[in-house]
Amino acid sequence: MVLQTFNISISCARCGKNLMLTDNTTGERFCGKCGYVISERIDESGPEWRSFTQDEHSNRARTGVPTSLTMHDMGLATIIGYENKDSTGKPLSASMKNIVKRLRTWDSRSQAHKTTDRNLRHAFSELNRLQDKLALSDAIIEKTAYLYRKAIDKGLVRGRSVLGIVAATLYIACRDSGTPRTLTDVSSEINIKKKDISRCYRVLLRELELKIPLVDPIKSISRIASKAGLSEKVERRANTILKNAIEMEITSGKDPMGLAAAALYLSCLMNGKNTSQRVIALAAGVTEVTLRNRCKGLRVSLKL
DNA sequence: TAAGATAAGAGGGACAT
DNA sequence: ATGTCAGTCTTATCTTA
Repeated sequence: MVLQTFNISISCARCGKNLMLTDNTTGERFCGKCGYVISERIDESGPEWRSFTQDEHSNRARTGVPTSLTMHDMGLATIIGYENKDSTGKPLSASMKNIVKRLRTWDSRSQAHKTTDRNLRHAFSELNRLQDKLALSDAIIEKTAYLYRKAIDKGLVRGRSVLGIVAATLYIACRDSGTPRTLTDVSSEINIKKKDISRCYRVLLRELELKIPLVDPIKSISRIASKAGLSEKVERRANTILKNAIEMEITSGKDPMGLAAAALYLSCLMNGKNTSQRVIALAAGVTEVTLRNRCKGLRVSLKL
C-alpha cells in the first residue's frame, strides 16, 4: 500500500514477465509478478575520503549520492513511503494515517540501528582476522569491541575509516593491557598507514578521555630477543641496562623499541656475542640508525 | 660486510601570538 | 586558530675498518 512504483521495460529473469517495477524510495527494481529483485545495492558505507583539516573538509566534495539508502539497508529492506496513499492511489483514512505515521517512526529507528549494526559487523569481522594474524587474546578483542562501540556512540567513526578506528582501538587495547604490539605491527596487518592509525588513536584518546600507560621498554626486550634468537643471558643483561637508563631518566620521549633494541645490542657486545645491529634493528622494527643513536645515548649516560 | 656519519624530510607536541 | 621551534625517527647515501 505504500510502495510508489513505475514501470520500466525489462523482463523478469525468473518468471519472464515484462512487469519490472522500481520502488522509487529505495531505487530497487523488482518484478511486479513474482517479486524477484534484480538489482541490489552496493554494500558500502561511510565517505570514501577523510578530511584532516577544516580547510580540506570544506573544500572536499562528496562524491556520489549521499543517500541514506546505500548506507542503511543495501536496498533490500522495505521502507515505508511518505505519501499517505494506498496502493491504488487513494488517500488513507485518518485513523490509518496515524498508524502509518507510528510505523514510520519505528521503521526509521530500526533503519538507524541497521547502520551501526553493519558498521559493527564490518569492524568485527576485520577484528577477527586481526586476532589470528597478531595472535591476540580474546580479552583484547573484547576490549577492542567495547572501545569501538564507545567510539561509535560518540560519533567518532563518522568521517573516518572504519578500519582506521578498528586499528586504533585495537592498539589502545593492547597498550592498555600491556600486550606488546606496536603500531607498526597493527599497521602492516590491517594495511593502513601508521600515520592514519595514530591520528585515529589520538582522537580516541582525547575524546574518550582514556589514560594509556607508557610502553615499558623492558617488556619489549623479550619479544625482540626471541625474534632475534638471543639468549636468556643477553636478555637479562639488557634488562639491567634499561633499568639503569630509566632511573637516570634518559628514556623519556624515546621510542621504547629503539631503547630495548639498543640495550640488547650492548648486552650482546658485553657477552661477547656478535649479533649485528641489522638483525636486532630488524627484530625490533626500528632502523639501524635509531639503534645506533640510542646506543650512543646509553653509552654516554651509563659510561659503558 | 658491518658499522658509523651525515643530511633531508615527515609528523607531532609545546608554546607563543 | 595558526605558526614556529626543538627534538625524534626514517630514508638514503657515503665513508671507514
